[in-house]
Amino acid sequence: MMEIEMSKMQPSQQDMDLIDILWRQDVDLGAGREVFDFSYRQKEVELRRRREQEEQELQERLQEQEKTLLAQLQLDEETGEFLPRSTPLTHTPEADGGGAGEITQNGAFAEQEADPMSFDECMQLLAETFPLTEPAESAPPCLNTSAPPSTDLMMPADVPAFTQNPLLPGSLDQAWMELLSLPELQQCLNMPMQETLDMNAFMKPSTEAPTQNYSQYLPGMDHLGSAQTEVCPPEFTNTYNRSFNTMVSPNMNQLSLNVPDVGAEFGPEEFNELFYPEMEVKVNNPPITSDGGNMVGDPPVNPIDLQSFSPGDFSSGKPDPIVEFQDSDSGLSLDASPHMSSPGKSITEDGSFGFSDSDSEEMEGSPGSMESDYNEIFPLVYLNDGSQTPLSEKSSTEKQEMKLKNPKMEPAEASGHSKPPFTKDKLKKRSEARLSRDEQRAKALQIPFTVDMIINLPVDDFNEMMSKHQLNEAQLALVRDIRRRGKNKVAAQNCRKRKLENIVGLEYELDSLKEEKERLMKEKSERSSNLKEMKQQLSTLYQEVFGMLRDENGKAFSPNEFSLQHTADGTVFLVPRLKKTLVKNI
DNA sequence: AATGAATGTCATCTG
DNA sequence: TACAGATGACATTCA
Repeated sequence: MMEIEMSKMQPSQQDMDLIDILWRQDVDLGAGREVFDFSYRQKEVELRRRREQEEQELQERLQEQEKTLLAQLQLDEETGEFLPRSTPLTHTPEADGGGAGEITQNGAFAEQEADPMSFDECMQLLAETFPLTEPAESAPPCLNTSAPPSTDLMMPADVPAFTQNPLLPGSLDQAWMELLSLPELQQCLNMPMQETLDMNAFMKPSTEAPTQNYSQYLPGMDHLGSAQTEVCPPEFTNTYNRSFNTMVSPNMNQLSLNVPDVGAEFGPEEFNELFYPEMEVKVNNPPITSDGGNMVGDPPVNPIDLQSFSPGDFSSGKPDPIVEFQDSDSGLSLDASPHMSSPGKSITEDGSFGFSDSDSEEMEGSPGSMESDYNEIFPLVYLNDGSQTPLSEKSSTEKQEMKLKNPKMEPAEASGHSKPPFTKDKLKKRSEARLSRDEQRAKALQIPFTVDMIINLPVDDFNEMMSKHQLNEAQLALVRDIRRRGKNKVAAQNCRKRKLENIVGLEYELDSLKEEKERLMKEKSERSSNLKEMKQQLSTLYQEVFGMLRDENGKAFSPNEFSLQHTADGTVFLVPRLKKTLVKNI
């Protein structure tokens, strides 16, 4: 490039030939000649700046309009409609502030985002710095969707606020790696990307993009759409879909990056996506869950979940338990996997929501662990969920506030671990969460009893308790499973305890028997030696007695011809051996 | 990465 | 026959 520009200053035929050769090489690589046209680039940069300024002004106006609308409207919890507000909006500042905070998840940047003007300043700063690196990346011929997400492109060196962010470009790849290392996320990323890709590609060129994008910075009013007073489900879902799409695939950022007109496309959302893809993963998910404790943690929010969170759900005064279950249980929505991710399918389309053992286990496996992960990531969500407040009793405002507040807790926790996500603490927390897996299930289905009650109550009390509450089929099945599992868990523990006790008892018995055996062997040996000694004494006595005996001639008896025998009464006889045999023979 | 202990869960048996 | 408990077998988690 430098060579080319030098050539422009002193163009000679040779230089022009060289330029031509180089240009042809670049054309082969996909670059157009205008890339190297300095004046062309200058014009383009100026045009882009003007466009960006116009965009900023438009966005400011839209923001003002939305703020005004939000101040005037109030979401009807039952109908999901936005009605004129009778009382002043009290949570708006918090919601707005929380929205900014949740998106940024970074102290330094949060402050900037909290102030719209700061954001504009950022945009301005970006607009000023962007051209420095933009030509090679943004020029039309360079459109390359296969290129890896380049964060350096979006990180001018003169933006200290960004470079100081530990989550940003310097460690962005690392953060992505850590994110992708999550088995749950990996599983979730298995969902077909084509749909989201298509959807995103379709929505990107939309002229409404700026307004939709901007709504992301105003979570409290993102459901308002752009400047309309009525709820606009498509926009609502699109907003989340877009966030989700970008969060799922970093390459999506690249798609939008390489759009020829960077100035027009580089809206706030792109800005956000580029700098905080990871954060959106964590930020955008919790709001999607109607029951924070369970859905929380599931990075992959498939379109169904998004659809289920559309204003249509708000309009239902009595939440369908089925929907509630689907919505509240991360396991199901996650296990729904690819085929369920089609936005065209309704939540209950498969029709099988029964909470049988197998179902509960299916939704268990990985999703269970996801719940645990979510509990780790958003402890407050779990705590809030732990209140067991029925979903229907929670106003959408509360939910939205939960959306806003819960993600905010994440940075605090993340700040403690510069290199999460898998640490010993997490594993420990996970193990703790695993202990109450059934509790999580119970909360997911809004079971109005504690697991302890379900498990430990006597049969009569249990039946009485069950009869006092109207539970749907899924809830009943879950309660039965929880009781069965709980009982069996205790039984298994007792069984193992007994088995160990038996083993210990048998080992003790074995030791006793060994000792007795030793004692008996010792006794046997002693008696054997005693017997031997007695035999020896008997033999000595025999010889002594036999040697004292004399016949009539005073002659000693031959031991070969006679032997001594005694009877029971102690009488001793001298018996001739031959005679003896003869006598016996006789 | 391999391995064993601890634990949870299910299927089946038993009283 | 229904049911709770006991237990073997397998899976999962964790150190």
